[in-house]
This record gives sequence, structure tokens and C-alpha cells, in this order.
Amino acid sequence: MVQYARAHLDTSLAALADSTRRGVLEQLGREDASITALADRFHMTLTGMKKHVGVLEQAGLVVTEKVGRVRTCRIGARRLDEVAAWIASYHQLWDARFGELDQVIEELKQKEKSDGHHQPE
Amino acid sequence: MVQYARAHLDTSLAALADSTRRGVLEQLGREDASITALADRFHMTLTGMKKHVGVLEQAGLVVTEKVGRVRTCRIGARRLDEVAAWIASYHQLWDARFGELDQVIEELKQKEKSDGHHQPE
DNA sequence: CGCATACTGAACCATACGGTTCAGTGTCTA
DNA sequence: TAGACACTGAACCGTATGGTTCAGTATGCG
Repeated sequence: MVQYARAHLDTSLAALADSTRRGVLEQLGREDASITALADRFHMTLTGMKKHVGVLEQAGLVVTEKVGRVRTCRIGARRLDEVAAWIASYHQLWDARFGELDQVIEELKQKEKSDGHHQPE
Repeated sequence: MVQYARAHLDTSLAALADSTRRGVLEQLGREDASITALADRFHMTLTGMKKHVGVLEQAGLVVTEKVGRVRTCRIGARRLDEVAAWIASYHQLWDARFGELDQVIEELKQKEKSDGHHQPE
């Protein structure tokens, strides 16, 4: 198998690939909230929001605790370090391949300028 | 609408939330490749790989060019700056809420140590 | 007790996803 | 020109996703 079996990344990224869920994270960043509160805020049924919270919890991005009849959600223990690390490594790779190209383009621009040609867009 | 309609983020993250696709990106980071080459490398049909490449291309993470009968794929113009920025802002938010908690935990550890209790884990 | 609140779970629905097969189309190359 | 090669597109398949409704269960409160 070539594909690096990083299930973590899969679940984290999948959890983030939904604007409602990202919204929930931002919201919980401001203050803890019950499922009901979140459902209200995002104009959704309780059940629907519960699923989203479930996905986020599965990904470790949210933790919940039920006391009495209300389940309180808060930002979870899992930081996005892994994701950030992947992005960073990708960035590095990108630069490695295109840093050179950027340089070439920069040189071309300079040349065009000094040749008196107008710069294309 | 409360949910921040950042379609970019949605498509970028969704494109990344698949290990095959991340593998393709890493591969293309090393060298450009044809669809066939990628399909071989990831043990998949041409058609299957073409779909993945399509998703990556849609997200701007890959660009392709067909010359003759072979379509060559290369790392695309879109850097993951947006994604990185979101992650960073989330990180910041996380720290804001939990930096304090970290401090409390650290203090507790210190206290336990000085109390002569053995440190849990 | 009796009612409202807050969640839970099952079932359902439409659509998307990851993958396949199969039947093309277009391009090399001998 | 014939055949191999590289891709393309449509159709299909099983499963997942994002959402709903509806029918519970458990808790709080007057």
C-alpha cells in the first residue's frame, strides 16, 4: 500500500470540511454550549446538530459532558497539530518545486520591464 | 445565515480529506505524472484516478495539461494558505481558551511533586 | 404528580463519494 | 493502415453524509 494510512488526518480533515462544523468550533471557541444552543444558532434540528457534534467528538475536536439533562460541548483536547504539520510539509514541498519557478518568473518580469514591453496582467 | 460561506475552505479541505488524494499531491510534489502513472502507483483504475485528479484540480491544488494523448498533472497554483490560516486562527482560539487551563495543570503537577505524591502517568 | 425541556435513537430521504466496468475517441508508432 | 496506448464519459454500485421526522427516555420544576 502506498497510501499512508493516516486515519487521523482523514477524520480530522473530513470533520473540518463542513462549514457548519467549523462554525461550531469557532462558536465553542468563544464559549461552551449545549446541543440545543448550537442547534438554535445554526438553524438546525437538535438531532442534526447532535450528529455534527458527534463527528467533531469522534475527531477529538470537541468533548462533551452530560450533566442533568443537558450535554455541554466544549473545544476538545485534540489540537490540529497533525493537520497543521501536513499542511506545513506540503507547503515545504510546494516551495521546493516552485521556489525555483517563482525566481524564473521574477527574472522574466525584470527582463520584460527592462526591454520596454508592457507586463502581461 | 450564520455559517461562514467559505466555499474555498470546503472544497480544499474535502479534497484533502482523502489519503489517496494527499498521496497524489505528495507524489506530484516529487515529479509531474500522467493519469496512468498515478493510477498505477495507487493501484486504481484510470477512471478512478481521473476522478481524484478532477477533485484536486477543482480545488486548484493540481493543474493538468493534455499534450498528445497523455494528460500531465502537476502541483497546482493554489497554495493552502487559506487552510493554513484557518488552522492558525483555530489554534489561536484554542490557546486563548486553554492556555489558562494548561497553566493550572502545570501548577497542579508542581504541587503534587512538592507534596511528595507520585506523578500519575 | 404532571408538564415542559433536553437529549437520544431509529428510520427515512436525497445526494455525494469512491470506486468499478464498459464502450467509446483520439494519438502514436510500426 | 492496424493495433496498442491514454484518456474520457456514462452508467452502475455500495456506502457515507447531511439533513429530516417521529417516537421515546430522562430530568427539572411547580
